[in-house]
Amino acid sequence: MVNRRQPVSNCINSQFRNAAEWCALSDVDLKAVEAVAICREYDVGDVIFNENDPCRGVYFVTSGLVGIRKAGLEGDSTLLKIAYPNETLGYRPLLAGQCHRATAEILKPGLICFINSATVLPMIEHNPALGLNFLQRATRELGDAEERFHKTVTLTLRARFAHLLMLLKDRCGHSSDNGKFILELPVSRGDLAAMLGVRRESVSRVIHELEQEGVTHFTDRHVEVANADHLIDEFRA
Amino acid sequence: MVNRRQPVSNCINSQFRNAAEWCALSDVDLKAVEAVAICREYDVGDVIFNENDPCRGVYFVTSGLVGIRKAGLEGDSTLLKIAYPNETLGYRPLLAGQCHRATAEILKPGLICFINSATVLPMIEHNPALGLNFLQRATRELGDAEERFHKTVTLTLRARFAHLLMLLKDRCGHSSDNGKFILELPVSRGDLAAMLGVRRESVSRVIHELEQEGVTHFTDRHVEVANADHLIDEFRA
DNA sequence: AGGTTATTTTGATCTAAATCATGCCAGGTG
DNA sequence: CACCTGGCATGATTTAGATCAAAATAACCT
Repeated sequence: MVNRRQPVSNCINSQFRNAAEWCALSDVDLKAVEAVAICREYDVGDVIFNENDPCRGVYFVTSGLVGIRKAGLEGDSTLLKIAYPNETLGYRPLLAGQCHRATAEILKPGLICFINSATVLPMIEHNPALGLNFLQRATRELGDAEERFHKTVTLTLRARFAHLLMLLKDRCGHSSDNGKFILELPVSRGDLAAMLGVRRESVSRVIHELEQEGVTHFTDRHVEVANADHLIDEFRA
Repeated sequence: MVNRRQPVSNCINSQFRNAAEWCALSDVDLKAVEAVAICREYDVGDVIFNENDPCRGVYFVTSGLVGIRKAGLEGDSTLLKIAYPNETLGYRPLLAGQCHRATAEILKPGLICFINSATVLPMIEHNPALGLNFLQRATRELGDAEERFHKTVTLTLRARFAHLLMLLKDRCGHSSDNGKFILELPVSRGDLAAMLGVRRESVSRVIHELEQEGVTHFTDRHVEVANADHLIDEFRA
């Protein structure tokens, strides 16, 4: 449910102007985007778009955190991706000419700006640099998706969990000198499980194991890892 | 191993000109591609490029069949994709600015044309239509890859196998009037297993099951399915 | 506070698929 | 021909992770 619906003006600011894909926009186009963008504050649990919804444009994450989910037949869902600030959502179905194939749900409250396809598509079509930026983004994500599939069928849960921690480290962690790092998990255990394609209980057990062996130290969503190499060894040796 | 190395001229013909992505090329660019393309016959088992090889350009499949594989730590590999004639391979790492992240291996002998990145990249950068074609291709594949991940962690092997048969039907099958269809598998059982992320034996057992129940009739690589709905029910009900 | 609802952990089974082992058959090849 | 070799099937056993069932913990109200 959407709790707050205050439209916010001037959301297309320097943050947007400098974002990975949109930095290719001309001043004219930026103004055009600014004119049509619809920005809104969302709360945890709010849904931005649903699986199978027609795709009407893209969403720019100004702040907050968004989870991209796919629902399974029996309540079991997978978390495909966490979108961080400065990311653009929904470009995939827009450019593939498809409906949304996943649901976007707010994990951490924030400001999301909608830009309709009538505005975005012509820009991508006529601005090669912008198109290339999305092309790079799409091909990178495709590589990651293929990697993920390969890892899920090839590695054990334990190895995949170690790998996931390393990926999250790059986004939500700050590491000190010697292999040690500290990490604030952006999601619940249940969502960690949904990212790995397993059950909550299985994640609990893996964490328990790693704790026992002193590889990690979990306190709620706060994680300390004494030596990153111990985690890396799990999936590269 | 590459057995035959005869360069073949004039491989960039009307087939290439009409291929999904390349139809956007101008006559001038087509000539330029024609001038630099290097075409070669490959035999079963030949490798076009290897995982971690630097990406030097793209490969157009004129004829034959190519498997895109990723190797696991212990000999276990996954088959990410089968490339059919008229498909372009290697565009993903090229546009992502990465090395090849999978190996391309010939499944059925055919003619493959190489076009170096120095030729291709500028064309994509300056021809928005061409870029858009690849953008559509990449975003579609990304959608499929996400779908695949979701299905592998959500569905049973049996359901996934049924789904795979339906996908292969679209490429290698011809269906008659009432739900019935016939399918010539393009790959071995082992490769079916590699596509599903399971072991050969497990695929054998699923096939055995479906046979028993009269849902399918396998004879070597020839498959007959009396009613496609029986397969569809496996993963949609 | 205390009561109510999520989230997480933990334990006891259960099961799908892996693993190990063996045998079958068709296609080459000396 | 006998002898491989590679792809496939099948049986017996093991195991990683699911499922079922409680507890323990944390968060959330009034």
